[in-house]
Amino acid sequence: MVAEGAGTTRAQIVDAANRLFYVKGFEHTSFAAIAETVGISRGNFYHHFKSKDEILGAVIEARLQSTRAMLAEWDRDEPGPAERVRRFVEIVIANGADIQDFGCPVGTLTNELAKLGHPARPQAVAVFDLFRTWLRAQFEELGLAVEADDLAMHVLAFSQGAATLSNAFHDGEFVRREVDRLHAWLDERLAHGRPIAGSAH
Amino acid sequence: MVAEGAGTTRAQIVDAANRLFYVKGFEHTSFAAIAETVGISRGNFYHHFKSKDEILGAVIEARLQSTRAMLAEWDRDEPGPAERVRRFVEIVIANGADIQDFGCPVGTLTNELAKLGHPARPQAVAVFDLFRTWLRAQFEELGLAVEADDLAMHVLAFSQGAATLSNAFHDGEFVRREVDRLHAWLDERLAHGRPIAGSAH
DNA sequence: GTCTATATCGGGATAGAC
DNA sequence: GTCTATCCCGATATAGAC
Repeated sequence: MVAEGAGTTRAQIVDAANRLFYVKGFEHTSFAAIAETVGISRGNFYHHFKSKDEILGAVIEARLQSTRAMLAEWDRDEPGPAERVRRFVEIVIANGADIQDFGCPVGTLTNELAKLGHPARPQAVAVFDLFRTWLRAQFEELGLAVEADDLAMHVLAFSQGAATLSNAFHDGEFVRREVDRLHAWLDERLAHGRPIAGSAH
Repeated sequence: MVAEGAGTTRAQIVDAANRLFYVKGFEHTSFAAIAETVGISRGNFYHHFKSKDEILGAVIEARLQSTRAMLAEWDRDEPGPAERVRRFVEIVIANGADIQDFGCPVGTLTNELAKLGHPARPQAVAVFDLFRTWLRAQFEELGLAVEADDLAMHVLAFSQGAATLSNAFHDGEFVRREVDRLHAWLDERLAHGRPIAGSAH
């Protein structure tokens, strides 16, 4: 596979489809809509992709890439695992506007593909796995090895619950409260995980 | 509006559509699929409904009705508000198989209609409101008036997070752990809400 | 109230000129 | 590599016989 510039037609198609699949859903997104966004004709698609499913595959691949890049950035920028987990938790605030309008891109695509019985569903779940594995690694680094995966899944579940209700009720304050609640839960968890000598909990 | 028996063609259409909208999604469900399930011809639809959107409206109405009935049943069967909330929490276990395969019917429909820009979205959200209001009432009865709505939303968020990840990972043990975690959280909350004289927390 | 036949439209996909 | 023109199909929806 050859690296490609962001300006290539293929990359533009993937970018536009990525956004549209999120905003309107995979099935509801037509070639016409993608073509209009990119500014090309419908026929031109098939020079770059054999089918709509192939575009979906490229979109998921792009999401995997950008997710890996984001997690690597967090690894670099944040001083420790606790800060990294909190950075993840805050994502539902940082992307608050989109989440209110369209939900979580990972959760909603995964569910749509499940209902469609689409063969690309496992690929979509792999994005979840990226977060899960990364979160687990943070908890392991925090000395919570035995329960690390359980804690990772709990944090993921928080993000999905917050996203779904944010989308349903369009309530930003609710999201803030849930985020704060999870931060407090983390405080509690990390206090137990790293017992300080003389702490009187 | 006249009451109708469960055996009428109209009721059969609503039943079949209700299930199919859940299993395959609203947009992906064709009249042909509903017709095949019910055992009627496609043309016969339009004697009972003017459009697919009208079927959707009837399906949501049916869900509102059945939800109200379920909550009323819980009100009757469970001895107190704490038990009622726990009954709700256990729903992700009771409906575990369907949730693994298709997610939460309320959350997934709400999100799909949001992405479609469908005018029936507020109606779908009304199902969420039913649960929210009912949960809030339970917490109020437990003497947690000021935070009742916040707690209700947290319990709802739990259910959505558990459902989304159950669907993504097909992991029943994860759901069980999340349910147990929420039960423990409730224990904590209710202990604080109803301080027992001499309790040594 | 249910059926068959059909209209109409938009979707994905193909052929071939430039 | 991009375009126009077109095919094909499945979808909603309608018309009208029974």
